Amino acid sequence: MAGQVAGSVHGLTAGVARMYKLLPDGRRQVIGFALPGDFLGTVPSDRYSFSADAIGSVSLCHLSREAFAQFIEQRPQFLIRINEFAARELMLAQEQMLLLGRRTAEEKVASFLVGWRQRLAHIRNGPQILALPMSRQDIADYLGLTIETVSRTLTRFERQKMLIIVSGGVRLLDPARVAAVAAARKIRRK
Amino acid sequence: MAGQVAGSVHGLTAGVARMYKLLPDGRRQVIGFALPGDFLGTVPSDRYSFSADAIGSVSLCHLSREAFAQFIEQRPQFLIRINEFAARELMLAQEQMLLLGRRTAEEKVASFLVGWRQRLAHIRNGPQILALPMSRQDIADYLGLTIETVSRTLTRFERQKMLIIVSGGVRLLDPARVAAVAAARKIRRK
DNA sequence: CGCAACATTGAAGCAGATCAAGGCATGTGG
DNA sequence: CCACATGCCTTGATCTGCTTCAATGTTGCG
Repeated sequence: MAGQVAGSVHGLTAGVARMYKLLPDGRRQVIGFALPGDFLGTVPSDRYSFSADAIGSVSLCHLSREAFAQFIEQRPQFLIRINEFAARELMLAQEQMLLLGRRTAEEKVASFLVGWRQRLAHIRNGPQILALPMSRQDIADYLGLTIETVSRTLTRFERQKMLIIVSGGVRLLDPARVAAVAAARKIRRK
Repeated sequence: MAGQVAGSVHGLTAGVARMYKLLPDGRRQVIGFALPGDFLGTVPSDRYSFSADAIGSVSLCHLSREAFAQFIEQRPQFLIRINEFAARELMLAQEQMLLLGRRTAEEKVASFLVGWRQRLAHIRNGPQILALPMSRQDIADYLGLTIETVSRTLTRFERQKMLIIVSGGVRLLDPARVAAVAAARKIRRK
């Protein structure tokens, strides 16, 4: 799967996907990562577009715009579920705006690790290994950073014994301290 | 009006409001500006919080969580309207993520002017004056910049004859060129 | 007027970007 | 099995766009 998502509804049933937007000159912003149970292109809407593609292999179920409208008509209470999902997406998007606009690189990476762990916890919780199926470039484009800054920040966390970088992810040694960095309580002047 | 927005629904009927999130150390991210017809706290949801307050004077209509639930039950088709509004908000939020994460200061300010003009156009279109009822600090916190950068960028646009800074807003001399800067087509090395 | 809040402007500093090499796997074909 | 690509990832050096710091200007109002 790859390409534009609009005018129809997709539900992700397995795997991980990234959603992103591009600027004409190629700069990319990853809007979010989708996990099983998530919808892509939440509600059909014209002149609204982002792209999505798979990280590894995924499976999805697809509903055309018409089929979706029909489905809604038959089960109006399902709209409430969709609505709750949209509200959660909006909440996540607003948190992400705060992250992109006002957090430092360290806080961004730490917040990402905490947030990703929380999302995976709902699915299934490995021992202390946090799987990161997306590339460093994906993480950078999600956090509004460069790949080098993400890499450097992770190695700094490793040197500080907060985690160990392993193939395909990260082993969290001190989740509490990662969360503390994400929370950003240290006072900044002014 | 000021303070947390959660567990109930507000509809703005007049004036302008800003919605924002704060970090514990005081850094602020303005999430959006609300105009008449917009909802604040779109869908009631727990552990979801941002703040909002008025820019100038506003009037709103307020619905408690219970009243809202009851209202929805009586008119299910109204949920579709709410849903469309949520989808538009989500679209705007994703555009804003792209802006915050990947655009330069110049592109951010130009995009803001274009976007704000579009939103006001729906309401009513003044001659060529674009009213900016919010402060420079609000604009900076919306764009993930500092007040100084916003000010300098506007002055640069003024020197380039794209606009004139007037009290309470800006007079657009060359909207097309502002839009061109916002679109960011110039090729960046790589 | 005189103060208070907001805005502009300039100079200096720095966090993160850019540029530039290497690692380190996995693959592949000789 | 080894030479040698190829695609990430890491690491270091340098650069720069935006922030920070510090005045100064402007506006509105009691």
